[in-house]
Amino acid sequence: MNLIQELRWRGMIQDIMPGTEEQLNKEMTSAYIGFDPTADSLHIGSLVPILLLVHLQKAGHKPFALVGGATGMVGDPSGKSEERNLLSEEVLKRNQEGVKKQLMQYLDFDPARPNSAEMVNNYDWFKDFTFLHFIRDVGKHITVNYMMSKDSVKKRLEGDSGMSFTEFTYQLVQGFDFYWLYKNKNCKLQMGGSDQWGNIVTGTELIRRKDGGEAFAFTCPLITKADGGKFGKTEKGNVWLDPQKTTPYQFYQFWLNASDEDAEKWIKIFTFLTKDAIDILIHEHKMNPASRTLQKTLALEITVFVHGKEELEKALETTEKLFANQNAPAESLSVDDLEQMEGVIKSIYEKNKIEAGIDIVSFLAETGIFPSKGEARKMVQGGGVSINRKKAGTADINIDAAFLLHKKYILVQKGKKNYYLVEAI
RNA sequence: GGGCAAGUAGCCAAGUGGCCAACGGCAACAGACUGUAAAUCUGUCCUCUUCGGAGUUCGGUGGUUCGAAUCCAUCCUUGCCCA
Repeated sequence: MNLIQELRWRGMIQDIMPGTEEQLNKEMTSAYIGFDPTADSLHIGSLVPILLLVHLQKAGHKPFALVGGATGMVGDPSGKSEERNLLSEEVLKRNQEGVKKQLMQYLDFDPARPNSAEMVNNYDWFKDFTFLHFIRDVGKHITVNYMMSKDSVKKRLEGDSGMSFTEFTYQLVQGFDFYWLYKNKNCKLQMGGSDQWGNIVTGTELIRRKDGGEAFAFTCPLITKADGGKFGKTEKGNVWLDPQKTTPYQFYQFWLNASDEDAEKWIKIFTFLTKDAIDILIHEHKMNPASRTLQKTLALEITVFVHGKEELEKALETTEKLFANQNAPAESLSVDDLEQMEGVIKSIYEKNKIEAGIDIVSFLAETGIFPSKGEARKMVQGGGVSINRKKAGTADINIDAAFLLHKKYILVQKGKKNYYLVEAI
């Protein structure tokens, strides 16, 4: 199976330019994907492009990861209904560093390999590119008519919020990236999310018009959820790749909670398991959906890929303790069990206040588990809070020393899945 | 510079003097059912609250009025048309 066939059955190809497959079969091809430094960490949405690069490298081609130091300053209008706010230069700089560090861990940068990965930053070639040179060398080759026919632009022109010249120019800036890489790194292929198609095509067009060169492209579909919700969001917001922002446990849980339908799609995209292996898993899962084979495998594979084996072990352990024996009383958990739970949010509380007794609502608010007493009360009354695995049905429960596990901990659940460990000091 | 239209909660979107913390939808969170799914049903969803209420909102400011998201003035922002 060649690279394109492989990616096709995985459902990772949306649009593809004619000739791309032939080019990849012909020779080792350099290809790139751009990552915009809109935050100081990548989130799981960026995982798909990363995986594309990994697949590419596995197939013997040379991947380039481009950090959009320059494009990040402009703002990509694709998929945005409104003009975006510009990020300050310090923020961008910090983000670039963060993104760069993360990309480093997923690709093989060993220069001994003929197809070692490379990291580039488009800020490097844009910082000294003057406006005049830009409009002469780049702008001259692309007509405004062409630019306006792009979906990202058309939507904004038809909509009622307009579009600034800055964002309008974005596709040229990104297009020039491709040209630059083509010229200087012999890069002939660009990949990206399907929302990038327009921008990518501007690049191939620029290469053709400026140099008469031929360049290729394909995009992957944007990841969606079967229920129409946004992919990669949880109560706490984005699911990040940075373990400081999303702990490996939370990360693991995110994948474990995938619906059957999504899991079947995602396991192809987010793991490197072979077609045969996946077919078997899907079959097994259908025989016995309750065992959640697909979700478990998916979560396991992807957590190892992103955080490593060791972190996965910890995540599994915590999961085991918290969910395997849901009915086991909290008292059965050892001190070690409690202390080593990773991904459980910990907070501290004054011991003497507990010993004196305190109403549950104040307790929940003061430990920071809920932002206010009002919210804590509502959630308790709605049956959404458990203390030491026992549902707190009314707001008049009094927390006292009897609630302390091992004389120092209280395990609080907000909903079924959000655990908090309060330590009394 | 001139004319027209618009700006309401995270988003979409009603409301056009009192019954407005503001219809409805989406998203989000929780409960029931389940498989730590999905679908469905229920509740919450501006802030705080001793759950009785209290406080701050409808682009900004100033005004009219007993009373304004709603009327007037002015400014800002956006779109469309003309120059």
